[in-house]
Amino acid sequence: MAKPKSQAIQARRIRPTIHDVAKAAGVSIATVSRALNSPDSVRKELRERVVAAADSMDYMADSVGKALRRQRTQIISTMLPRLADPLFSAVASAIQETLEENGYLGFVQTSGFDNTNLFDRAKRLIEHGTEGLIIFGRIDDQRLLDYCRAHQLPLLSAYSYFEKSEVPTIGFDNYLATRQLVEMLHTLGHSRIAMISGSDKGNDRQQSRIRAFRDINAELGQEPVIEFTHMDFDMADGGAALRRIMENHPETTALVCNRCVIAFSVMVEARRLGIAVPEHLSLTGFDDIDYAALFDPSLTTVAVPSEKIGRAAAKAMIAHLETGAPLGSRRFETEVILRRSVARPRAPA
Amino acid sequence: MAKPKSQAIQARRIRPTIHDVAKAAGVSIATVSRALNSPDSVRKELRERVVAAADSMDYMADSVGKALRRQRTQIISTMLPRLADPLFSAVASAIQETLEENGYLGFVQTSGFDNTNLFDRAKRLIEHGTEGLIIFGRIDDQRLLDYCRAHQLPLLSAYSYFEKSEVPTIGFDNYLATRQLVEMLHTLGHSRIAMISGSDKGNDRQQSRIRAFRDINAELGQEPVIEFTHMDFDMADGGAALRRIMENHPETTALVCNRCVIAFSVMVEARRLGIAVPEHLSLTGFDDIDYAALFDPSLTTVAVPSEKIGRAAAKAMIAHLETGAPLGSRRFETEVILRRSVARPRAPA
DNA sequence: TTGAAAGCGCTAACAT
DNA sequence: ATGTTAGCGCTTTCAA
Repeated sequence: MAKPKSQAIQARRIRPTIHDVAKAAGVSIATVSRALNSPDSVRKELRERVVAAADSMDYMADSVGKALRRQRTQIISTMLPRLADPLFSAVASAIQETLEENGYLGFVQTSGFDNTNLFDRAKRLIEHGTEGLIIFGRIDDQRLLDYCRAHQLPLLSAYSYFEKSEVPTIGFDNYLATRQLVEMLHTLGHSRIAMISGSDKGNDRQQSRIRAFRDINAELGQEPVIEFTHMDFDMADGGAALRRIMENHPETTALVCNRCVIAFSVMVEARRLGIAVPEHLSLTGFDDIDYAALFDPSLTTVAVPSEKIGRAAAKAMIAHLETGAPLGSRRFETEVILRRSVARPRAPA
Repeated sequence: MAKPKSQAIQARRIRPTIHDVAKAAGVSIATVSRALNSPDSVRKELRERVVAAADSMDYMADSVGKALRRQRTQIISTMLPRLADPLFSAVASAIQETLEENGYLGFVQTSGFDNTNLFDRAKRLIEHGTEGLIIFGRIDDQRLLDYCRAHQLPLLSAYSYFEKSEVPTIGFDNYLATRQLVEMLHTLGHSRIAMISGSDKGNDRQQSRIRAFRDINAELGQEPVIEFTHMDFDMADGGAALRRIMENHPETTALVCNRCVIAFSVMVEARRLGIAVPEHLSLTGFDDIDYAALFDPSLTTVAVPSEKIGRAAAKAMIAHLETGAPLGSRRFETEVILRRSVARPRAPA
């Protein structure tokens, strides 16, 4: 029966396997597995022998073998624009912690700000056994959507909430949040408001915020003033955008920056140019990352419950995987945090 | 020969396997594997049939099966104190990008600032097939050291460099860097310098920086003034430490903060207290994260090549795994970046 | 309660 | 050049 064992694979594996434990404890591998996974089903004496043997050699069951057999990896992966950024790292952190607390592990992959080409980057995650995929923002890559539907890979879009969406979304409404912010500025008396946005290509957040801004301007019969700035770098260069606006639209009294890091760089440039914030120019950010409160003047922003969203997304995915509960959308509220970077305009509108 | 197949495992696997491709292409699974992994060894016509079949069903080879067979997962994991932090996320980002560029994938796990209890958190990473482990800072957990040595798991300590170390270290010399910084302050005329440190428990960076500070003070025959602040929170509370120092040592003219985020919070509190920086009090940070240059006044810090260190660590680990090249230590240089938060002391020393 | 054995998806040695 | 097959580490069915 027993054919000659083929020569060992070029295994440089040093980790003990279930066979090593079984041999040391003088039992079968089945008993080792049971002793470790469902202790009650093994007689006390044997169980103790197995556990002792396992401990003595630092045995850890290999998740790879386990995953192959169980067809479960307990891996949930996340794709987000960048990692070295206070906003995204906060979300990633919340997701990772939640996964860990629940016995999962997560890959984190960066994708840049353009969500139209996610599939290629997601491939490796999928290959490696990702059981559920959390994407930051709206998923604008049809290939990814098609793949996940065809192969029943649970997919979740986090951070942006959309009423109508093929994929469940857990996040907030960027359109509403921006309207709320701009209307607050209006209420304060600002009628000449400009926006600085990051590139909106494949970026639903910027798209929604721009749309809200355009709509408000249209309702007021105004031409919207919008400048764009690159977000490919670690720190946005809002300075150039500020100069363009000040040159072409010197009547501007308030500046809506679509990300906090844009606002910070604008603040630095305003300082350099001698433009007083908020006396001469009111300034707002978006996301309310921790630094917003530390800058001088402190920055008015839209507070987004990023950690809550991250945790909720991870939990929803885990619940779906464990109980089969359908993945549902969930909308979080945002709040305008009024800080010193905003004041009434220099001249009554 | 063919025994009856046992009933299917409760597989909710929807992903096509190599068998599906083989069937569709009318070849054996070996041919599929070859056509995909070493195309040259398969006749053109067959190869094309296989590729077409694979493409048509979005086939991706399952890394789990592959890993089990090859005894290689291509996973390198990283442990660092926190993720939601500009310093650590920058390092994590550099590591992850480097891994990805080289066909690897990485788990990122957070461990908090105390490196004396890493093993338990590393367990899951090891179970999941981590081939190499990169730890942020010195590894103060003997269990982890023992385990990795016993089971030949490649281990690398990144960020802090140590001449003498059981484990290879890729980073910079915190002791030297702090000496450099404090001596610069001395040269400017500061003789009353205080330090604010994060907790030094299991944190080699703080330990080295404190030691450097103590040594300098001892050489000058001075009692070192050191206050501690919690780093468990997103933003350090350097404010309380500042108040203690100003109360007990009002003669202080310069404050060395052992992390940038500490310095930021000190700056905010100084503003609140009406302490002018740098006119009344010079302030330094550490790490030179991007925000250091944006604050007002801009912050003098020690510039650490965090991304370079991250990339170097990842590359070294990959090279070790691929070529067997021994993991070596490597020391990076740091540089004091003199910015506006530092000036000559208010009264000549 | 325990052991034997099948098989998860894949690669590679061996046979043809 | 292609197919057959063993086996990576594990869980779980089946038999005892």
